[in-house]
Amino acid sequence: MNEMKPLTRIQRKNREAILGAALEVFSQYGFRGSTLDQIAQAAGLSKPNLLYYFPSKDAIHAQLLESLLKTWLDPLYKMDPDGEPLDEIMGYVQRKLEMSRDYPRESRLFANEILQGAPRIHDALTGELKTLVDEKAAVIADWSKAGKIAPVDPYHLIFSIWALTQHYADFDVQVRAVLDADDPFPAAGTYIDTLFTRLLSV
Amino acid sequence: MNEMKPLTRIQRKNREAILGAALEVFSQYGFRGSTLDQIAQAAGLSKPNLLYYFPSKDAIHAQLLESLLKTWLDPLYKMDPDGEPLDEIMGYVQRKLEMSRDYPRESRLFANEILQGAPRIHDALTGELKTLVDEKAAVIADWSKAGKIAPVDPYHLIFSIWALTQHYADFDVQVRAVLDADDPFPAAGTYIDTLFTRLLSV
DNA sequence: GTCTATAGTCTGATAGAC
DNA sequence: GTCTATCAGACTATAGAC
Repeated sequence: MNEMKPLTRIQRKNREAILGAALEVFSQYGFRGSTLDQIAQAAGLSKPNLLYYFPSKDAIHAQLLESLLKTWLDPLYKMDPDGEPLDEIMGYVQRKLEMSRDYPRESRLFANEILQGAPRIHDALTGELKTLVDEKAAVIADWSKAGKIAPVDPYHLIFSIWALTQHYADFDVQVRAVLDADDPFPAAGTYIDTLFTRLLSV
Repeated sequence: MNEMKPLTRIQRKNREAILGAALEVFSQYGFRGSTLDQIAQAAGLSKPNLLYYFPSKDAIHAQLLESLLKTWLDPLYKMDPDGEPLDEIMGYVQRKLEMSRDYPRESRLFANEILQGAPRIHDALTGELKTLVDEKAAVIADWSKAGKIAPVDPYHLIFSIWALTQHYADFDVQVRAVLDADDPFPAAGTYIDTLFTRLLSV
């Protein structure tokens, strides 16, 4: 069972085209608001051909979310309990902002899923995500108690890092409408850096 | 033309029921992902009866967005250029957080619209919103130059206030999944207050 | 004003030729 | 593997009885 037949070159290429197109569409309109027609057109395939590579609309979406989760947790996972506290937190902030800059569609896919009540990833939120956050929050709390960083609620610190960095991906349209500048990220990076440095410096 | 006939009591009641139900549904699934069936059921009306009160699905959504915009800009509008700078900014932060707590569905409706590329409110973003933000950013820049608050990028300060406060409405499901506490807002208020006080104090 | 019935379109998924 | 043709159900909106 689960024979793991290797995919041919063309199979891999088409699967990737489909997933890329699906990411584009799902991240904008959410699961219910997206159609196979949109995805097929974006992928340059016919609708039945799409369903040759994936059994259903659900399966495509599930595949995207599954691949996303690892990438999503990685920046926090990399925060080293044995590193220099302020550097570790600021490094996390920077990695997270880079993700918003380089993978905005993934951020919006996630945002859409949460907005809709997280029906497909609620278990991952209370499971893997909560476990990781609890672990890292404990580390941050220790740093606080040891006087390495200012006293701070570690959970809300993490939430604020998520909120600030993801905002530049999820609300990109609004940010650009207000700024009418081309790339908001350089200035955003400087601002966010100052914000957290001031908050955490002892 | 535009006779402005006063609505009967029952008309007003039904229109309100429809708009409330539509807010509930649209804020979760976005425009495309929502159906008149869902809205009609939530409002306790039949689908054709819904379309007796509003000409189309589009019209209901447009009405919601229009009512929202005033409410949405009001907290920033109230920031007084002649007040005490730090108090004015912290007051804005608090009003915005109260909006996330008291009107989370409105926040999610807005988030959904932005995520989808703001097709129906892009003009408002580059128009009314940008105008207001430009005006208030200039005020904040003056406060900075006068040494009343620390030097800060006024635009990204405003973005960060939006991001932080709206996060507790838009990502409510995730916040509660991680915290397993009942009401995140008291602690969030304390944290956010500290964050901006530290950033802006001279 | 509210209902049932239904028109006309879209959507997810399948059948079967090539 | 990819296509055309198509089905069954869901969708927005309208017609018309009451």
